Amino acid sequence: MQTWEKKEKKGERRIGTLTTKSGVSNTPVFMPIATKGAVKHLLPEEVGALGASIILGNTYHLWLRPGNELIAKAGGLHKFMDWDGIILTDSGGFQVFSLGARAEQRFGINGVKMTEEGVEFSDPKNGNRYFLSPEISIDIQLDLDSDIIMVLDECPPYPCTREYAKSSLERTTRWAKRAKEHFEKRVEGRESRPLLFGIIQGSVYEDLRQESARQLIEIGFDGYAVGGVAVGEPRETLADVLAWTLPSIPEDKPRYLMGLGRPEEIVRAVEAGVDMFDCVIPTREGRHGRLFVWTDQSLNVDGSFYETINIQNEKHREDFTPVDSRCDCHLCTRYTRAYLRHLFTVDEPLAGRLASVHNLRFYLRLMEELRKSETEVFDNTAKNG
RNA sequence: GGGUCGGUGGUAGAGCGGUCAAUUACAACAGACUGUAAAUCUGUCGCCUCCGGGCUACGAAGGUUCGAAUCCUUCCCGGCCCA
Repeated sequence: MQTWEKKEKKGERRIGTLTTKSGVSNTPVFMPIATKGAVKHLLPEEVGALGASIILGNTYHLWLRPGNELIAKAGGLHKFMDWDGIILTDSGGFQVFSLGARAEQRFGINGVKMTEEGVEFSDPKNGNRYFLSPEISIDIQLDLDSDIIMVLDECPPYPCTREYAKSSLERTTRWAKRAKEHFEKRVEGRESRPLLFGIIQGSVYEDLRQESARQLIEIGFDGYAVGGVAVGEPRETLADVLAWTLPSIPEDKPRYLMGLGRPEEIVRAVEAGVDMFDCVIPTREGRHGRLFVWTDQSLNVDGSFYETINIQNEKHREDFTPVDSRCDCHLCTRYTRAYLRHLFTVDEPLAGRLASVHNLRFYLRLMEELRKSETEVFDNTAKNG
């Protein structure tokens, strides 16, 4: 089944459409994150108005609270949270990594127990033990009525040895196979079915990345994600990992770079042929007072087309200009830096909300630019070097 | 006028003979954040510094002591009570 359709190709950059049961999205696309069923601080209709077509939910978090059965009873996540666009759900694989690492850092023990069958977690909130397997993850995501389902994977930390990366990727493949089989059984006979994506692992090892991609493509998925990136490895390796993995992915399947990234990383990845992105940066950093601002530079891979400001810095105290005069968002068209700084200073919730609106608009507009066929991306690093 | 309690760094408020440039919180200033346990976390926060340390500091001035934010005396200021 063709899930991605080409409109245009510029070098490796792909401009096209992704078709799901809940609608069609233009790509390259940035997907705002709604881990627990809400893009923090924002109404779904606002997220849509900012230009988002797909949002992310998280299997693990929604499973624990409020529970997949409750969401199924509510009529699915779209209806429950009032989002009629596309929903991609992450499998919970990343939580194996992030919660495990956090538990280890805090309590000196890894609160995550992994076996061939699946993975045992502790709920960080109350200590309850849960067991997640590739099959259970699929079942939960089907209950959520997700449009794009991710297989349960293991996201190895960085650094990790070749041996560990190899056995981890092989387990991810075995899990992916089980997930696929279970998924096919579950959706058999349905007239509209969600898409199922596999996740390529292999850490920073070229042959392992290629092997992972090959194995997953052999199983056959509706789309392919590159996972285990931006977990601590040097930033320069991103280009390598993409170069190792993307070429073997069939042209008519979408490619999703999980969890990234900074604007220049997204530009670089789009130039390498990635179609889908998600990242907490715009919303989280917005809530923390960091705002993205366009410069007069055209899009490039070194990041000089934008800068960031910390709105809480004293220099903005009496700055009555907009955060970004080039931006068309609600914050920039109606408020000043001084006002936003004030809101942050006095802990008004509106501060995080306006900052989230602005940063998401920045990211979504970046994608709009990258989708325009006339947009040129300059490589200033090559020019300077 | 008498009695009594108290005056500590931007604020609140610990400390009551040495380990005190002074706990802590807030404020202030800066930084981090990449498939969100994150409206979170970290650092700085008297002055100077060759980052070893040096200097000035707990209302003021004297004093006791090897040593005082801590004890004594006087003064100044504030709260409360009595006249």
